[in-house]
Amino acid sequence: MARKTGSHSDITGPRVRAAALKLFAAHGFAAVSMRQIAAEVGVQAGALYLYTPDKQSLLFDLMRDHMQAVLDAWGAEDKPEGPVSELETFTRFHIRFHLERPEEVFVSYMELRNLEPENFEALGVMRREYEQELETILKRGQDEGVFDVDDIKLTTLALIAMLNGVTTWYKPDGRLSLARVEAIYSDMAGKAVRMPRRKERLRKLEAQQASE
Amino acid sequence: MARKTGSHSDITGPRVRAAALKLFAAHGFAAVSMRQIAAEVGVQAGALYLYTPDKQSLLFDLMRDHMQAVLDAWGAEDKPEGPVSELETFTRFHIRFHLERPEEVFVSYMELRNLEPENFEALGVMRREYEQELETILKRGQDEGVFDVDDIKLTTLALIAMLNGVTTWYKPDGRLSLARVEAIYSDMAGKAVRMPRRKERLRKLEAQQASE
DNA sequence: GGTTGATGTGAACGCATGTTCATATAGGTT
DNA sequence: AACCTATATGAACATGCGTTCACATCAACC
Repeated sequence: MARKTGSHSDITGPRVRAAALKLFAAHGFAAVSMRQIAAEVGVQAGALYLYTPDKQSLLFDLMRDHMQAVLDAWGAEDKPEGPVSELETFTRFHIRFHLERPEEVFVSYMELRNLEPENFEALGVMRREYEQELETILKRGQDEGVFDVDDIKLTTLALIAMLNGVTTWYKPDGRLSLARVEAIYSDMAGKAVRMPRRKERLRKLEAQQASE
Repeated sequence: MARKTGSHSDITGPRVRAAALKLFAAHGFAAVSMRQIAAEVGVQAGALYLYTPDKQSLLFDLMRDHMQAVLDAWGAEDKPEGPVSELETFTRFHIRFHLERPEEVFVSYMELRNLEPENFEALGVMRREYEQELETILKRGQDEGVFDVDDIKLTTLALIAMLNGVTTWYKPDGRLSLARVEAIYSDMAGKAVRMPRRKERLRKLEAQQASE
């Protein structure tokens, strides 16, 4: 049943997380105090401890929930057939998802060093799981001869860094629409790894000769 | 003349900056105290104020000196002719220069939000100046028809983000040599913006017809 | 309608922060 | 040998930190 006061746990809880996210993104974890977060919520600092055991957990929960959301959303995405389409789907998904959550992304990539070792490790596992998705796509494309990638791990990291960079400058009301940004990044990523047609023809020729 | 104690300004000064850089890179500006920096130097906290007016200046000076070093080094670089070679020179320069100064780079890109507005602005000017160098190369390539870039500003930022990403994972004693990393990134950047040969032929044909 | 338990206050805890300053030291200069 | 000054100390300042806790408040339940 709904209460007016005395039972705001279900309201205040999310508000605490929202305030923490906003402030961490704006000023950094270490630069934000519990009292600032409390003020943003409209509550005294002590009340925060009804919703989090400590400041560190507040940060870790935000980051873990975000990474889990990324993984879940990618899992739920429709995957087309073929590495080229898969790569396009991945890059478009990544851009779209990240632009819709700029603060979560910012915090997740900036505050890693403020995590306690145990939490850092847990998040690293999740991040590598996500990177693995892209790596698998690149590997498949390489095997099928449609991608020309020198080093798959390096390329994975380079592409993700490029895609993540979008959050540092994109403004929803800016010059470019989300759809346009999505298309441009997706196109660049595709071109960066795709096998040039010349080289492709050469490869096919070699493969043909080898099988004769 | 050399003193044993009493006159270490020329030694302690650089050591203070080195300690600050190391600690800021490892834990973040806000998370590092003046006492920690002093301890790293082997001095009491008060002594730091013989070398910097305050903590903020310590950060800003590091970042400004780094950006100035980038600009100077790029200015001194031999520039080949033609956008394709220029782009390769730029990407290789960027990777090499940044991998040789991982801590400066890390601090310069992570601590922007801890700068006071005035310092933030000053650094923004320098960063845009550097980005302008790449933007000019892309623009020239676009005009000459050897690059196929949808949006020059966006592409500039995307490429720089990709190149900067290298500092987050590269380890000098790792699997890949600096030269190899340089080559791979440079290659990816080139492919991401280069005009496909098919499209190039088509363009030339159109241009020819238009001039008849 | 009195009791209970969830929700929040506000003061207090010990400790760390950035910065200042009177004081000490030990070199270089005369 | 006496003085000067650059260099460093270490204590002190006011302020803020994360966290705890005795206490208040008030909706929900018996």
